[in-house]
Amino acid sequence: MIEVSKFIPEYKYIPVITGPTASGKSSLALELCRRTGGELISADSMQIYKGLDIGTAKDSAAERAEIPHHMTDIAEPGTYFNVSDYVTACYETIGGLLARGVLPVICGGTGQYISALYYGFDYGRDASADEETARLEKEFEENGIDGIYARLKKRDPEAAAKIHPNNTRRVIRALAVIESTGRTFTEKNSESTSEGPRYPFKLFMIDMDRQILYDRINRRVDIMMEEGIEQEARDLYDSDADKKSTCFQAIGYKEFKDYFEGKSDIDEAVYHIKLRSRHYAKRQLTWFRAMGDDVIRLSPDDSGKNVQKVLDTISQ
RNA sequence: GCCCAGAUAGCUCAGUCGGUAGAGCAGGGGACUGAAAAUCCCCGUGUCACUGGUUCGAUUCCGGUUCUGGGCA
Repeated sequence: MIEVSKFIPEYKYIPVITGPTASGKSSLALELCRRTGGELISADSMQIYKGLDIGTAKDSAAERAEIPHHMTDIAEPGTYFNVSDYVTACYETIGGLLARGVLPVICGGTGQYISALYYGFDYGRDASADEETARLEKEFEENGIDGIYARLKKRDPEAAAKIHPNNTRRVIRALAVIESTGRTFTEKNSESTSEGPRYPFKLFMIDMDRQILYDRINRRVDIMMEEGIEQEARDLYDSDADKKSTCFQAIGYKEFKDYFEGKSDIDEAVYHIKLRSRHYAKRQLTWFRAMGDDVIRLSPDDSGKNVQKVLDTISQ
């Protein structure tokens, strides 16, 4: 564990601001940066990609000019950025900021990225298992999941018990790791936390009444429409980027596909963006709830109390 | 005004040859270690519009009422 106070004497922890989409993470994180002279590091799997601005609710140009933002716009649409890439680049960024005596303020809603940092998952160098994954995917398409799941059950019963056979993506991933590393998925996972977290993080989550959150989400999608999300989605749709790549999973883009292809009208696209966003928010809440007492809850009120609470908590 | 079809879960509807009912969607809960804004799992009691009648028993059959579509005038 690298101590923050060695670089910045007044702070002991790196703050991580999270919460469901549209809960007001950004404005809190920006305010923290202003108060501490810190810089923002995004923990958002879609803000990673260039050109996805309105739909991923990136901070405005003015905000980005005022406070340096890291881990946004670092990958091209059409590429396959993943958690492992994220933590690697993120550690490098954090190290760079601390070396300059600047507090990193991490902000984002991608639970997987946040857990990876917080628990210090070490993804290693040699377990991407890409070839094995591709091979298993082909096998799955041709013969279904049964054979693959049976092999997983045999080689790593513990992992098989935890992964539902219908969750073919995770079944394939687990077996691919086993077949390419020779170790079980369970072993590899437990080894991945052997060194513990790289930095001391404190997690803060903005929580609010579900109905209010959903209203905020619906309203925000309407605003995105006014800001031109449709054109942004069209540009992405018309680009020659690999349509199977990660950024095409982003909410606010894929929902336009049927409309662009004349199969549905725009109201339906908007309805689905709102719906999918609400579902996503719910999953985020489940994720952070599962992190239990590690997460410090903040109310949505913004009279400056949250900023103070975060500062008090991360200070020596 | 007349004729026809409906009225069942928040919504769209299925069903009960008479024994108080179930799908999809919405909604809720959960999982998550290299796609994660992804992927996956679990959760269904509601005056079966109202009101009489027949019946041991009606949401179901019959009559009436109200409402909603559609058609004819």
